[in-house]
Amino acid sequence: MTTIHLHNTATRKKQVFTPLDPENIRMYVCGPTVYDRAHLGNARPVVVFDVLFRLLRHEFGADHVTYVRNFTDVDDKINNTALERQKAGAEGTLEELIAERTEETIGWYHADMDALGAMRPTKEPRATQYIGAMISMIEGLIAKGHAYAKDGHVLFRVRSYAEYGALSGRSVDDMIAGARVEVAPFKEDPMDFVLWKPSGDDLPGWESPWGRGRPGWHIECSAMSHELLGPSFDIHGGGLDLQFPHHENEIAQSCCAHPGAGFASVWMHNEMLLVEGKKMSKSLGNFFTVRELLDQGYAGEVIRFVMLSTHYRKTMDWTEKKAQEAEKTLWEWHALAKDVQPSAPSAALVDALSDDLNTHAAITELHRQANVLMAFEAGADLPDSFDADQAYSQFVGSAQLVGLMTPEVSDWAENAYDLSGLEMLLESYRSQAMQTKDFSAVDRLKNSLIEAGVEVRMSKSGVELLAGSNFNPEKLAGLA
RNA sequence: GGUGGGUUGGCGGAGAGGUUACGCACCGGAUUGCAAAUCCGUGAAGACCGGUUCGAUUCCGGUACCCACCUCCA
Repeated sequence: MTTIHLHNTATRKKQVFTPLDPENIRMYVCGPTVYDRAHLGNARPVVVFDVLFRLLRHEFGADHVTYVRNFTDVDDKINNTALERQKAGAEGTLEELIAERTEETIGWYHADMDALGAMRPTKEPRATQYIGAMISMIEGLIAKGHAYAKDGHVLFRVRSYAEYGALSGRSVDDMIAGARVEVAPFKEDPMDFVLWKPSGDDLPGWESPWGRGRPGWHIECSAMSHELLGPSFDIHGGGLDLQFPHHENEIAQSCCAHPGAGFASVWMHNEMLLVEGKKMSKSLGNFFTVRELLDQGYAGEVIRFVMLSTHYRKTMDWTEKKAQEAEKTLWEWHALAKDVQPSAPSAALVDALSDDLNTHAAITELHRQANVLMAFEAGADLPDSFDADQAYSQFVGSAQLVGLMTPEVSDWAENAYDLSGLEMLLESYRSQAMQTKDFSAVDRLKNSLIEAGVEVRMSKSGVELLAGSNFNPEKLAGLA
């Protein structure tokens, strides 16, 4: 078995991954707040941890990995959307409108992430399904002196947890000195954060020992990870922006509620994303959702390829140029390995991923394999040991380990348009022209095909037509 | 102010203290009716200043610039 190394944010080191229980690897990744379409930045952790999920399944067996990714469906942004709809005259109670909004958003999320070839996690809990677990966790924290109730709020007492700040490398005093913390009258200390807050009649709420209210943002992940994975598990992931305060607060809550359990062994954070060198923002006009990209004609597989071409701990720049290069590469690979059944991935590819998810090295390895196949097709001299069938199937199997060239994402490139009629026509024109030396008809047809985005390959062995990535079937009308 | 990250050839983007990264683009050649595709090959790098070393783009220190987080955010 390959040794997997992962970079642990908590120790700032790359470490050998040793499962707590090889029979059941457990991973928790912070999922989306379901108030709107997922934007491109939301997609990065999905793709990153999907690759990790696939690697772990490959190494430990598909039935021995549990991947939990939550939906945050308690949130003021959702409430606001529902309130706006109600004001605009939408039918139904606020609770119903909220449920409607979260349902539709979850549906979008699934559709968009499916398009990127991301496997569904083993479990996708929703915060609203675990309110009871959150309440009992909060009660436990109060009982141990780690939290206190005041004015309908419950707050976590940051000073009661000596390790607070260890994950993000901050000290409580430094942060207070930064003076960018909200000082609320019900807080003992400015850094204390909300576990529970009161809800007015116009907001969703649940009955609790502290009155009708709703949970703070951080407690849900502590409660759900505990319910579904236990007090200690292997990997906790998310975007780097969650490192503080979200994950810091999760650690404080979970470790105080379950002392000695250890909580997550490895913390992994993906870096943020830029668009054409700039932070994605609505004001710059470079903000877009995954759906918008898909609708513009970028295949989900292309988006995935671009994501994988940068290591997850580096800032990724989404550019039009990269997307086009990715599309071209994938198009060639699909043409190369059409209808090939996958076999086991190459050791080099598994090694690349095992080195802290070096997806870029994995792509380099795929290029290497593709180049061998192209050389083979061109009739190059290859070692006697070369086994073509094996090479093709290993290529596809390798690509599939990173979620490329799977049946789920291959439609865009493999929806074959039947060009065989035109192929035969061009072939006959050409063989005539070989006799007459008049190539005008051949050139006319060839240029029309190129104009329509078809790649024309003519060689001694015959004519081959391949639809290119800019193929436009409408332009073929009348050619045959 | 605090914390963390980055700066590699035309572009993207890795690894490794000493031997070609890789992809795309470019250039030369083969091939082709002309092309395309393919094959062969050339060129091109490591922000700046010091230090360690026989040798550093790779380790250490400093400078400059860029970025992110510290507030909802993947």
